[in-house]
Amino acid sequence: MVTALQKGLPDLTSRQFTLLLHVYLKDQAHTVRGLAEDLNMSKPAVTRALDRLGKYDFVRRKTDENDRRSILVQRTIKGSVYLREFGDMVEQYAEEV
Amino acid sequence: MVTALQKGLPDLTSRQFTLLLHVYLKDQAHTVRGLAEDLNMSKPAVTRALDRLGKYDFVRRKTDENDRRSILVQRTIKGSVYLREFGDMVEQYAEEV
DNA sequence: TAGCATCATTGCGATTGCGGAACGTTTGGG
DNA sequence: CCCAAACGTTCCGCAATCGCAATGATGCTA
Repeated sequence: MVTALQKGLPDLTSRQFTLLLHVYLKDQAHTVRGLAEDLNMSKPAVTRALDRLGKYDFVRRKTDENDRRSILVQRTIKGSVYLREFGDMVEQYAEEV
Repeated sequence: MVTALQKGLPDLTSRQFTLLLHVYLKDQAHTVRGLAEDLNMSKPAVTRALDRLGKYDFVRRKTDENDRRSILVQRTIKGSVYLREFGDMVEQYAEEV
């Protein structure tokens, strides 16, 4: 995380980061409601986390055409890159200590 | 982090968690000033992070007797347990996905 | 098609964290 | 014996987040 800050990568809150990880690791359809339940947080918190993550283009919203009340959270290239970089930094730090 | 939240473990901010990890992984004397430099954050942020971590008894302050202006951040049993639990949860989640 | 349930979002007030500056304490040099 | 420097903390204003409640949009059913 230190290195992430120093590199100018966005410093996400725990919940935002958790959400990001969950979307990229769990291979399933992700809605606001579902994420709120899975991650044990309120729906508004999910909505705002998606706003924040969307600003960096780490995830994208797409309305579910089968049920236009819901949205589907989609992965992006930039999100993958961010997590990849993050993983590399963790690995490097792990070797350092 | 998900599991941590569900288990009622404190949800620390990125900086707080980073600080905790740094104190437990880097084997050296830790002062406020030193942590602020190492972790690239302001001194007030370090002070407040120590307040928060201290509330849970994850770290403790101890005035440096060689230089009473400084404090030394010390590890605790509860901090070790927390990190251990956290590590186990990460491992378990890793297997799950 | 009318009405209720469900979904995501948005106000709102309260809480929390942040950085910069000011403060009190302690140290060490002149 | 001062006084400047260094240390950690506190004060202050700002920005971001949170949960709850209300809102708008969509789906479902009788």
